[in-house]
Amino acid sequence: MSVTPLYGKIADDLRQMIISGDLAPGDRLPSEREICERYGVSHAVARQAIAYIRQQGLAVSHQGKGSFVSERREYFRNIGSRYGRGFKPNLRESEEGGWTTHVTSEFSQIQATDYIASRLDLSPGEMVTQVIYRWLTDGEVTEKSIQWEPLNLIKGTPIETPSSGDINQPDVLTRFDSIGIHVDEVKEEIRTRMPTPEEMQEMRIPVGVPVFEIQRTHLSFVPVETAIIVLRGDKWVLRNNQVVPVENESA
Amino acid sequence: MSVTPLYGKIADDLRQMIISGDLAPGDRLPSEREICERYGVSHAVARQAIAYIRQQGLAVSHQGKGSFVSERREYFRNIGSRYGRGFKPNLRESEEGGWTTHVTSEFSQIQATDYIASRLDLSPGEMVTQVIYRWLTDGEVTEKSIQWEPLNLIKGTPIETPSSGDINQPDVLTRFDSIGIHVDEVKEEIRTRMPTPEEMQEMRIPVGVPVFEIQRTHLSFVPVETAIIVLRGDKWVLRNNQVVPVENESA
DNA sequence: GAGTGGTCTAGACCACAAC
DNA sequence: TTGTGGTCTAGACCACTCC
Repeated sequence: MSVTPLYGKIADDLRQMIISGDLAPGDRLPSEREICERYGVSHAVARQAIAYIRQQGLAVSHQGKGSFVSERREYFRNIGSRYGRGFKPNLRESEEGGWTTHVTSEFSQIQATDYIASRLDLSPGEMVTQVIYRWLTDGEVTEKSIQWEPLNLIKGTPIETPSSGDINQPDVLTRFDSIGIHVDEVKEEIRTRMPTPEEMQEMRIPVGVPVFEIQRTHLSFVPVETAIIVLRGDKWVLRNNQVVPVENESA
Repeated sequence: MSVTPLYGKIADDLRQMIISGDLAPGDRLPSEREICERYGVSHAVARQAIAYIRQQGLAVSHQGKGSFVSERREYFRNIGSRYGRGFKPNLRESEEGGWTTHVTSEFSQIQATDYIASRLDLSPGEMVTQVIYRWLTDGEVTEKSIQWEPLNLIKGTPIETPSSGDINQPDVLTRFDSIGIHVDEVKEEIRTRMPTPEEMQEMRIPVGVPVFEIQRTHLSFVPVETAIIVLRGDKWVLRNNQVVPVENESA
């Protein structure tokens, strides 16, 4: 054993094949047995080399079939101009990007947990509406979000229940406008992390693929809506385009 | 072997200890030998269980010491209002967040690669300035960026070389203002991915921690600056706060 | 020296996919 | 049936940390 382990050298070879383009996205990597023979190593070492590559997000493995170079689809999601009135959340981006979106939703009314209460500036136990959305992009679940709104704000109004499964559903601002509540601020925090085992299963996320987690709150002086949005990191690109105000004269 | 593998059950136990808070960030996990005895499994299985936990970003391992529950520092970085004149890139956020920043830079002039050329709308081979920044936050490298600018725009001007290592260096807009070029647009694409082995080494990123990759371009009708910014995902939170314009009357 | 994680061997057998 | 990845055993030895 030298400074770099055996599996590291093998992994570097594989990595080089991928980076250089000798192996294109979708191509099959050498099988574990092939690696055993070619390098004269045990099964465990061959597996470890591939595991290392997989962990870097460069490959995925399928039992009975083989390991394959990762493919990365990119859907664009606007951050800057996303929250305006009349903006249909995912439809507009889909139109310009040429992909299809479907959505499913589950609606319920629950008591606010400590976490939800702190996000919405309520007391724990107060009632909130909860909607779980799953967004399918080109047939795959690439986004899951959970949304909460204080029930006392919207109870008995037309927006108490969401327009389920409708890709044309209006944005949050317009929904609240319709009951006389005018959102004046949107706050977002964007994190990245590895998916939980549950998320990996639910969204069929392979090993080595992180997710975006966006925590968003709409406020009309006080919070009126908050959501946690989880996006597959190998599918989505967040785009932030801004026009810079001119200072004095021309540009 | 049943539906869930042995290492999965062990990993679930460990995970539960972490999630529940029985093991706090920084606490030591049971050693591999302890797990072998406690569950009556081989060394490899105990290792696999911990590797699984590590891959989820929940733990880190140190040779000779043990495995420990991950700690997650959070520094906030504004997206929305980041690019204005007079905004000192990291100083202001550092002031409000209570952390310290240092920066090192390497300056050079190189020929544009195909990639750089396409980003800056140049022909491959044209000269560009390249600056590599490394940002240290509370003493750790948490950000690395590479910046390119077309040399023909800035050659012979006071901004040809950057003000190295100065945390107070002005923002891009102000720099270009000073030579009569007025930036009118900023475009950003934000991705998340696993770090490369080189990045893991350079920024001491543990297994199971993804990075943000921000590709940014400043334009004054044509591109005048572009950069790739890599941020440790377990350290940084991107913040996007927006004031919503009122529609008709009050809110 | 004792305890920790890291690497590696040489097997065995299981689960799944394709032919 | 053959080939693929996935799980597991029972060892051995190396590299590092701490006492």
